[in-house]
Amino acid sequence: MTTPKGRGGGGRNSPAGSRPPNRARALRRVDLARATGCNLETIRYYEKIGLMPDPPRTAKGYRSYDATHMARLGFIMRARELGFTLDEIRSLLALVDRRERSCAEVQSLARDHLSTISAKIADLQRIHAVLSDTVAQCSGKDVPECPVIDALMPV
Amino acid sequence: MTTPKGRGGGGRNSPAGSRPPNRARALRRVDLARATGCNLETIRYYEKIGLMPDPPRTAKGYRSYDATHMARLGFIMRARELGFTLDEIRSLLALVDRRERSCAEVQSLARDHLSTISAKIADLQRIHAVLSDTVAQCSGKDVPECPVIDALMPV
DNA sequence: CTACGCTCTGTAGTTGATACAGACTCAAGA
DNA sequence: TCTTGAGTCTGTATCAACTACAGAGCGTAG
Repeated sequence: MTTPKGRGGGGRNSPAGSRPPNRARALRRVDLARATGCNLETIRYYEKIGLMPDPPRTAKGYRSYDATHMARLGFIMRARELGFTLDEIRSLLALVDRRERSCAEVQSLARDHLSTISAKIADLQRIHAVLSDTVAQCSGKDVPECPVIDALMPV
Repeated sequence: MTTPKGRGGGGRNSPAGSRPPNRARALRRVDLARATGCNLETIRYYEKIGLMPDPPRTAKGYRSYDATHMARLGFIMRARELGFTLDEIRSLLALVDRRERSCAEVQSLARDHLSTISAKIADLQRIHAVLSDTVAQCSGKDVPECPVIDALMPV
């Protein structure tokens, strides 16, 4: 006998945030989504592309998650926030999974990513400079001659 | 009678860059691509989505471009280099097409784009700061404890 | 005449999701 | 007990902005 109302396959779930004092209970997909802030469909997507493992299923085929899934999804989401691509995250997770996450390898991946970010920043700054210089030449009036268009239009 | 060997539907085209002194001759798709640096297939794509007009065709159905197409494609490519989305470019081109390209409207579009760029830069700078702080804590040695992984892994 | 380079079309793949259709399941309330 | 509503399942389509490919046809230099 388990706790009387822990959770089921679905059912009206109480007002919001009133999850019972579940200790390591199985989580539905929506629970995992809410706990992590991840979109519901994205979880399925991450499973499809192998970033998240295929979770165990209930008798009726419902996915059943636990704390390890939550940790992994949390990891993925933080890495995404830092702009790592899914492929980069896949590499990071591989190191985690192999328990061989030597600081050296992780650092190397992170450094690569940092230089990608730096390059993007430099690119955007260049673009910003060019465009704002051009815009600065605009009269801003309702005239048909526009330096921005002229700058974009070749000859 | 036109120039003796201007160009045809196809044929071995001379060594490279030795285009004849064509005056406003029709351009093939590959000529337009080479002249603008645009990818061959991208031209077709821009036509499909209505950014470039459907060009006139030869008797056999080959696309036939002229200087106006080159100018328009050049415009699109410059705007892309400045990070405008195709939708933004569509708006800019609409102003050009209507000949109502009032400086005010163009300036407004450009300013919007500038603030999008600024926001992206700020975002990337924040990300860079967070990640480089974390990486700075790395020993860089071959040990299994990694501050980067720990920072990403929840609890 | 042949070989090669270009043309045409439609379609699929890329990245990172997100959304939808249509059928099903489950638990709580009346 | 039935209804209701929220959640589940699957596969597929959509977005940006391209890029690439297959398989057929065309045109000309050598």
